[in-house]
Amino acid sequence: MLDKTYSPSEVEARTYPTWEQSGAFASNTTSNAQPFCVMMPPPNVTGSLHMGHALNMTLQDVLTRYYRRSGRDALWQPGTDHAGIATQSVVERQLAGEGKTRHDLGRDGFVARVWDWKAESGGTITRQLRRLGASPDWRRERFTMDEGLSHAVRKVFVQLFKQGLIYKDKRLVNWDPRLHTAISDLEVEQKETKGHLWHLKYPLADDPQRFITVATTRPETMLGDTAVAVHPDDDRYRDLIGQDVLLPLVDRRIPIVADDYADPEQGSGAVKITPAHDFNDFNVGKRHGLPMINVMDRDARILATAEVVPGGDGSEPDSALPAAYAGLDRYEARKRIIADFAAQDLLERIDDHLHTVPHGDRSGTAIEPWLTDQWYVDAETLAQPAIRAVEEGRTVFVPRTWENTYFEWMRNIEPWCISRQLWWGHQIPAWYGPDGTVFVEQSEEEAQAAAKRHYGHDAALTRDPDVLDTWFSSALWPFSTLGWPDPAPEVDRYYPGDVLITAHDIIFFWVARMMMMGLHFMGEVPFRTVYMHALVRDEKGQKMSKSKGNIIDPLGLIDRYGADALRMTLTAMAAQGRDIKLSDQRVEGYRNFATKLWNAARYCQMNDCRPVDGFDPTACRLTVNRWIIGAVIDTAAKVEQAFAQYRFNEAAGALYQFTWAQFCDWYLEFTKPILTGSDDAAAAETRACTAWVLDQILHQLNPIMPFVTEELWGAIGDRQGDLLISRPWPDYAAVDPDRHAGDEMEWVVRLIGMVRAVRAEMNVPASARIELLLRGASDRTADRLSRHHDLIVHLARLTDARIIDAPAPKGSAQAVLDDATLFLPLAEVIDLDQERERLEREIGKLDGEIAKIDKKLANPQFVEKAPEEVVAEQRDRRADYLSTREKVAAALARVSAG
RNA sequence: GGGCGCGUAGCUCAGCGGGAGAGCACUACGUUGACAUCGUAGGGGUCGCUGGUUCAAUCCCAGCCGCGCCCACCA
Repeated sequence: MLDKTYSPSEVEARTYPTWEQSGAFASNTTSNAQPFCVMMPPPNVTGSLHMGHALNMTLQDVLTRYYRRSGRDALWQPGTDHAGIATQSVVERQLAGEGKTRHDLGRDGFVARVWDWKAESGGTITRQLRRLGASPDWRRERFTMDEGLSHAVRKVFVQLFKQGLIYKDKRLVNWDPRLHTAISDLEVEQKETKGHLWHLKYPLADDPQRFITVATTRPETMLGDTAVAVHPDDDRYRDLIGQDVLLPLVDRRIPIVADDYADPEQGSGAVKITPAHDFNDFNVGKRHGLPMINVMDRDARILATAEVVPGGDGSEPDSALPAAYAGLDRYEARKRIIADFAAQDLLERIDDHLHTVPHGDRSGTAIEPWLTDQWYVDAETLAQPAIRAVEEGRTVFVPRTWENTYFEWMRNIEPWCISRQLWWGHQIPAWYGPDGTVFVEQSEEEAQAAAKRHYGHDAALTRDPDVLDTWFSSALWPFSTLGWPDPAPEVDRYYPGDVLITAHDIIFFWVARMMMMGLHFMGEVPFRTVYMHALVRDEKGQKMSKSKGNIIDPLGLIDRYGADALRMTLTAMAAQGRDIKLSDQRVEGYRNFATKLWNAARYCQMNDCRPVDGFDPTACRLTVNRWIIGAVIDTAAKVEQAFAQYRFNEAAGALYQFTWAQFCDWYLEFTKPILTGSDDAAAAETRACTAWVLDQILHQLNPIMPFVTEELWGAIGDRQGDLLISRPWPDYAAVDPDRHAGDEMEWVVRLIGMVRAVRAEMNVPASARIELLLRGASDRTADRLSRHHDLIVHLARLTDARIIDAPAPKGSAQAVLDDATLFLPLAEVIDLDQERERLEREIGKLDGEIAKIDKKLANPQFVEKAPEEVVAEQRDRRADYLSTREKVAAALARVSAG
């Protein structure tokens, strides 16, 4: 016998290993079944499960379990990501705690230390995924720094390099002065910052009494100015174009150039140009052949001697910088430089200024546009086929609107900076000869061979110290995990995948790049569908973050309410197009649902409703059974369609509604009198049917709530060692829902509802048994009443329910149901005024409905133009309302007469 | 500046051309042998505003107001 309540933790701990050991999660390369492949977005190997993962993984698991049971050879490919910056930062923080830096350990020592950390904490997230009930093919688990995947990374890098799609370039990058690495545009966050606009006066070189004023938010970069730009049509400055100013503090002559970039509306209309420290200025500098003067080191401190790149005309400014600022942090230097301008009376004024400042998303530090050599991917070239693939519908986004976001970014894509000045990651397979010649090969041996061919003799090579952006290896995930570039049957079988399930915040980081790499290397899109789910927020709609302290821990929810409750909550809330605001209360509600299901099963067990082998739903005779069987089939259709359309919330809603509001609230109550009644055949049929329906609920709910359904399925019947997880998805094709049974039971529901409502309104105690009389009933109604007499009496708490011809006793409460008028004789308790009021309210409602329909029908345009069936439907409804109204009015007349 | 999305019951949200829905919260009653993590009944909404299309608009279109997110830029 089942316990009185469900204990999720005990069941979950016991069930998961059973599934895993049974091989239920395994894909099967040799199967004849049609494959179904989902690539798990690899979480950070040293990370832990947050709510976003919980949603993402739940949806993938639901689909995987559903398709696997529907006969597909499902591969849900799991794995973890090395997450370069994030993981390296964690270990560096640990070292800092020991008073060390990574440089104390050296590269090899540090990388070994990170591997240790991975070994120590690397299992956390996969353990947590198991607690959630995730069912990927763990045998195939991969890590982005596995040898196989690293091989794929090297192969891709070398090939792209040899195709000219990867190149090295000296240009401005987003430099993170704290992490000491370049980061990509996507890793930069714009933060609104209160700052100042400093108006600096630059004297003309040949007329020191005249000044040109420039406005800047970053005065410290003036040390690297190589021009002042004005708009060519700006009359204020037209005569100055071509002249020089003498840059204060450094006494450098720099030209005044005409460039459209200068906006006459902004500041003074003249703008300082610092090509080595500003992206816009960099472009201006290129256009005018200006030299570039880098004045900062990797910590964003001012250099003593600038790094100078000569201008297009070969001009090479003096690299010496004022000693006063050497070694100062950029903000300290700013203060000093402003002070020095002020001291020389060259500071015109200071305005308060609200502007956005780029920050590194990992370090939170203001990034510095910095001139360095980095590796780039020619993203524009790779993007073209990826754009076409979505245009042509070879990959479809769900919801579709995300395609706009994808196109927008892809059509304006910038070169992708892929080198990082880190140690943890895939080291770039590039070696340099003594003269700086680069050899890009998959191994050092190959590089040496290439060098020998190049130089004609062996040469000492040094490897490029940089590693690749983590997303470079993630981009290969859909095929590198399948064994590519080695020959592997999995590549042919599971690529392209069916659906990628992910959150919209990584369309650019990941989805777009998988599309580019997949198309380039595999010649085909990596997945047919991209389902973008919402972000999970807290109950106030705020993004969850550590600093806000509003993180809801999915493991905590699993501990308190069970994995199924959390899964059901997330599935039920995964409506397309809106973020999810999660609260404990929601999860509690679905925990209650699990309890409800548990108790329904317990009831079945107590009443000996056991699954009957070979039970044939079409052979059921009882209307109540035929009704619930039809409802099972309707529910399955809704669930199947919902999954096919990625409408997870609809699948969850249909199952919730059916289980609670149909099966528990009505069917189990309806059948109680049958089970205890004298008709043994009816009881036997009902027991079998009840067990069958419960079985169907367990089947259909299983992908969403796998633990409790597995447990109950095993407890309710003799399963001979089978597990529900591996049972085929039920097929109801042979069963036709009986619509008559549906209509009839719906009538019974309405009848009981009416009696209950009248009883409640008339304050009839639940313990009081009263009689129900029906007058004016048609044959069909009389028939229905007689067929369901017992359950009506039982559920409406009556002594009897019968048809009468004679007038009903005075002092009856009355109600109208279709053709019949219901009488509840309540002579003792009835309050005539209250009853009159109740009936008048009812008439008022009916009059309102009738008036609305009359208005429509009175409109000749409606009758003419609306489809016939709509007009007919309105006429039917009117007739029904009118007939009910007449009967209620008669009832009211009786009360008033009485 | 460009793009996307959202304003429906107190709260959180489904629905999206012809009868306003759910869960939670609230009110009243209730332990009738599955379930109080429950049952029964009930109250509560000019579906943001203004126009337009249509026989018909919560639903489609436009504008406006409010809110959120993304991208770009701001000397």
